[in-house]
Amino acid sequence: MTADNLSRAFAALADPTRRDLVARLTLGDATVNDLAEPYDVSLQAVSKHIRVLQDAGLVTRTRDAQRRPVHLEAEVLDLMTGWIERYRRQAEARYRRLDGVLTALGETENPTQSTRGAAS
Amino acid sequence: MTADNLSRAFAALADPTRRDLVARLTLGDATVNDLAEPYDVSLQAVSKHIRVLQDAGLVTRTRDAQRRPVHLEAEVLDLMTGWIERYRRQAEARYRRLDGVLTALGETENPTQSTRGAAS
DNA sequence: GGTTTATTCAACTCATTAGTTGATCAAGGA
DNA sequence: TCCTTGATCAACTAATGAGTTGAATAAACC
Repeated sequence: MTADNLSRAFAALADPTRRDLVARLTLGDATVNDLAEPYDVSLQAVSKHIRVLQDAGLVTRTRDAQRRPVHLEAEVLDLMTGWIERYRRQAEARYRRLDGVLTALGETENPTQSTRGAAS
Repeated sequence: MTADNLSRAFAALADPTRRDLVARLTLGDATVNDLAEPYDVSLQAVSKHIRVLQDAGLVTRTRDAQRRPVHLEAEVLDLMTGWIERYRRQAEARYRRLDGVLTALGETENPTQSTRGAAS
């Protein structure tokens, strides 16, 4: 466990099977057996996927007799969109400023970063 | 290249160094040398990180003499938030329905998925 | 108590990834 | 033309990840 929360969350959703598990869990809690059914891999493999999602904070487990239902936790999804949207907005704001500069002409607006590519 | 766009994008942002590169690129285009400067790894390592971002469609390269400025492409970020928000909303909608069911009592609302954990 | 069901653990393989160093290439500047 | 700069390629190592099978655990069920 060397990676931070955000890293684990992105890594977890980098796998199509795990994204599908998350998608299905939005429809309701489910057991490992339920979840494993549609896939062409072993139960153990799905169990490991769920463990990865759990370590990323994307799901939690409860207990119901010998079953351990998986429950989706949406907070980490918010954390991820939070990160992405922050820089998405920052990039957009910069494009707008750059537009202004190009309209007004001849001003360097960020001396610590190269703007050669964008300015050319 | 077996993974789809979304998988590559999530995998790309699973690395803290690459997230930092993306964050810095929101401030403007930059060369590999510029980008590599703050990190304690070789130039080649940063070059590889940029290649991963490029394969994920998160950045593009232009040409300026012997430099190859890196430019952030925000579209894939939108694709990612699109995926996350879709299921975020779906989960939220289900919670609201479930609230209604619990208030009204005694109805199974999704027979294909186990609801044991949530209903208990 | 013995069996079935649900799930995990352990040990292993195979592929991928992040990092390294050294060599190479491509474009300008002297 | 030669040298410098900017960046990539090639080959390698060490660590991680996804999958496998077989054994173990734990809670019902009979």
